[in-house]
Amino acid sequence: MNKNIGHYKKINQGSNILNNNLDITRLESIKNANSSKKVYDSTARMEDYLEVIFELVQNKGYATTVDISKYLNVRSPSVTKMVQRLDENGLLEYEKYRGIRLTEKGIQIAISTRKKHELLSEFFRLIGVDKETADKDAEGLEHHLHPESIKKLEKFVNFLKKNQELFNN
Amino acid sequence: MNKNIGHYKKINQGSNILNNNLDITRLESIKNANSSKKVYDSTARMEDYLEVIFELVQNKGYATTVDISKYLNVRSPSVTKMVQRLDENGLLEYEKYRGIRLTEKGIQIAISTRKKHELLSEFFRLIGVDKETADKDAEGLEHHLHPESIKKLEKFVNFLKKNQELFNN
DNA sequence: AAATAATGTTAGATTATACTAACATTTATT
DNA sequence: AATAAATGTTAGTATAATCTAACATTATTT
Repeated sequence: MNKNIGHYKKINQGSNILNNNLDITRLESIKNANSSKKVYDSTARMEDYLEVIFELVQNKGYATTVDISKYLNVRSPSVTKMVQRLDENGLLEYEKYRGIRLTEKGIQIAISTRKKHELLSEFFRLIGVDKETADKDAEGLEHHLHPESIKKLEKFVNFLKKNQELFNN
Repeated sequence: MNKNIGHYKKINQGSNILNNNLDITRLESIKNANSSKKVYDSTARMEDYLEVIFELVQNKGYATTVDISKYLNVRSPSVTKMVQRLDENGLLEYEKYRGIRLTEKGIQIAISTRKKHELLSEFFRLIGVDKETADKDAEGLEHHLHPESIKKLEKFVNFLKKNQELFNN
């Protein structure tokens, strides 16, 4: 027994317990935010792949394993693995050694992801963030937006574009 | 061989290859966003735990396994495991069956995470997103913001608060 | 068309996070 | 103080995503 620490609940670090009416609003917010979501939001990464595949198809007409791996900065076996999973999920059709074709569902997800990306990136640029950072952040955020937030952000970005003189960073 | 698909590169889905000067700006953005190797101090999930632990310590003076698990919506063994990892990373001090104490480094990460959360949540509320959704999205986004974006968003939110009449959603 | 290069896939390992079941310790109740 | 309840931990399993090494297929060069 480490006498320096003592009884469990006595490991007391913060403001005192004197304050009995706890302000747990923040904790409740966190709880609420964590209550429904799965931590392994496997769709986030799938969306990344779909987005890149879609862009490649747009640009070159097809998406190869090597190209996908290049733009996502992963190795080719990772691409093969994910592509097989996307196929199992009906987001694309995969034929070994031959190629892939996005399904309608896959295309919809890709487009929606791209739209979020563009929206976020545009917003950050509007408030003065440099393009590179804006893009990087947009990439990180695009999977975590509620439809309502997207709608509101769209409206807001539209407003902002028309009134850029209001806020000069 | 599936004759329906044919030669690899002929799986051609998008706009034609005719367009030789490819617009790969979007792809380059994605590539850039994914290129920086992840040299992280703490993962997103670690930050979640630190945030909850910090809040609990603030409110009750200590953070128990059960409470942490409750607010993060995970089971207690997951908490124990993560707490041990946070200890290994020097973000808190853990003593089996006795309790935990955040280190200075852990506190800094928790505070910074909380600030981002508050900032994002406030922003979403300012543009008309309801509190619950704002919180949920903030929780998802808070780990993915570049310091520059935070700074700019702070400035912007301050401006917005002082000029709420400008944008009425 | 044979040899070489490029590309794609499989197998097996690794890390992060989570879970359940079983067990250990601490706290509360009688 | 003995028992029961609550809390905390370990062990073992699962999934998502990644990697390297080895192998397979397709494309290019000679």
